[in-house]
Amino acid sequence: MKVRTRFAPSPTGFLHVGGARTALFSWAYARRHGGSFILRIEDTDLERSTEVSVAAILESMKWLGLDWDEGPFFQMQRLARYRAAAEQLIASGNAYYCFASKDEIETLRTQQRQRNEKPRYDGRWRPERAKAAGLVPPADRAPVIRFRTPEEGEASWHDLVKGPISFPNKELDDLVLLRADGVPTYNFGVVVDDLDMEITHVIRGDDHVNNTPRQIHIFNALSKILPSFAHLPMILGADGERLSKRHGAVSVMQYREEGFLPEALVNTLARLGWSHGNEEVFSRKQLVEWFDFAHVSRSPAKFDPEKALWMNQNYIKQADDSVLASLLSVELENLKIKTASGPPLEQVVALLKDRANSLRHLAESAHMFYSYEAPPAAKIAELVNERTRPGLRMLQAKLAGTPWDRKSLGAAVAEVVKAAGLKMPELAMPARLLITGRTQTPSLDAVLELIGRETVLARLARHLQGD
RNA sequence: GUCCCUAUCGUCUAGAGGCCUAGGACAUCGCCCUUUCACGGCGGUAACCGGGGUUCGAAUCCCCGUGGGGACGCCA
Repeated sequence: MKVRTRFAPSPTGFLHVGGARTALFSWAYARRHGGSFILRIEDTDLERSTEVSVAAILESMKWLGLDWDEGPFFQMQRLARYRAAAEQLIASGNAYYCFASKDEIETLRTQQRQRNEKPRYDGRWRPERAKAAGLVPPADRAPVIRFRTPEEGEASWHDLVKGPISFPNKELDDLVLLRADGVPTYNFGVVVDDLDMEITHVIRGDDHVNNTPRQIHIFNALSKILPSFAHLPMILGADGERLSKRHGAVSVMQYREEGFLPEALVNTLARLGWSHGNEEVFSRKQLVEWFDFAHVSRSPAKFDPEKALWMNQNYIKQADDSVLASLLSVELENLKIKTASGPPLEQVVALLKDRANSLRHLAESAHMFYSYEAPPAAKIAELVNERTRPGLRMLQAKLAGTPWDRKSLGAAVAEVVKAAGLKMPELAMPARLLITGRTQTPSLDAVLELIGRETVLARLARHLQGD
């Protein structure tokens, strides 16, 4: 049987890392088994669904490299199908019309809570009960369709990550399948769609474990086919709470904005709740080769932004200079830094990529090669003093005639240090400051080489002029 | 409150009854490299939630506690 998995987000916000991880595993499983990965948008929440969210989700998935084979399908375009399925269930005696008002149900639930009972609909409109109780359908109220959940026995399945799970049916109630306006509820839409789209493996967050027994009953009433289920543990914030906005970056797009490489985020997410021995850094391709449910952990994991950053640094370090350069040029544009007159971006990247954990970070470091921000006077006063100034002057003079390559520049600096009777940092630090505007840069000779003679001398002159 | 799931260093995890003196990674600390910052190298601190079983033997299996997460909507 060909594997078919799906990712079925509701477009009520951006794709966050938890959803992305679910999508990633579902995608990886399909790819691992040469199957199909289907994208379905569950937009039945009319209040909260937005097109902006749909666009954001699609864009996030593309950025992460999670390509889908079918879809996106939209549930709101399949209303007739849900109505037909609901009617089929009524015909087979598995569903019925319920005329209870929302207020009525709310009152019932409140009472149940007060009695410390699990709040549940009591099935009062099940045809035989309604008849026995003499209930008459009110003419002014359109009914919803409810599922007739078995009251005895239990629903169980073998979860691909959690193992055997079973629920007593008496914990369940008769859930709404179709609202009065014909829009299906989540549990119904999912089942009809998973059936129609021939999904073989339902892979989703384990917040849906409790929905699974209800869905199994609907599957059974609608068809003889039941997919396999795999429930992935949740991703939590550092404080152990469910990941949310207040935990900082949670949306996939935010990671892109902060200068993450998609490969790095994918790797980080893959490693959260799944493992392959001691492997930490691996490609999407390797994930696809290795992915299995046996190594998905069963308990929730806390997301560690520090480790994500480390991973990103790793990928930046390994990235091709030209690839990085084109990514960086976008970043620099955003910072309004023009690179036309400076050194080739590729060379700048080669020099700096070892020390950046994000593209944004890299852009900030690259800054000094394309524009100059004069350092604060106090800082200059601290480093350029009676002791170092003569050395700086000597350096200035020396550089005017030094061949402009890193090796010669290194030698020139060393000579000046010796001739001026200074220690290396005593010359290199103030020189850095005057030439780049900062004290933390790569090796001075390499920086000089890239900045170029003309600019270097101009910047030195600017500070060593008047005194 | 009820139900479901779950439990190894601060964090992510390896671990399928003897290979465990519990391994790796991030973070952290120390040392080395060094022209500052990084990178890199070497090393250290640090965990099997508690209690009962089962077994010759348990981090691994079972039970009970406890902790954590989830669910209990005409949200998904």
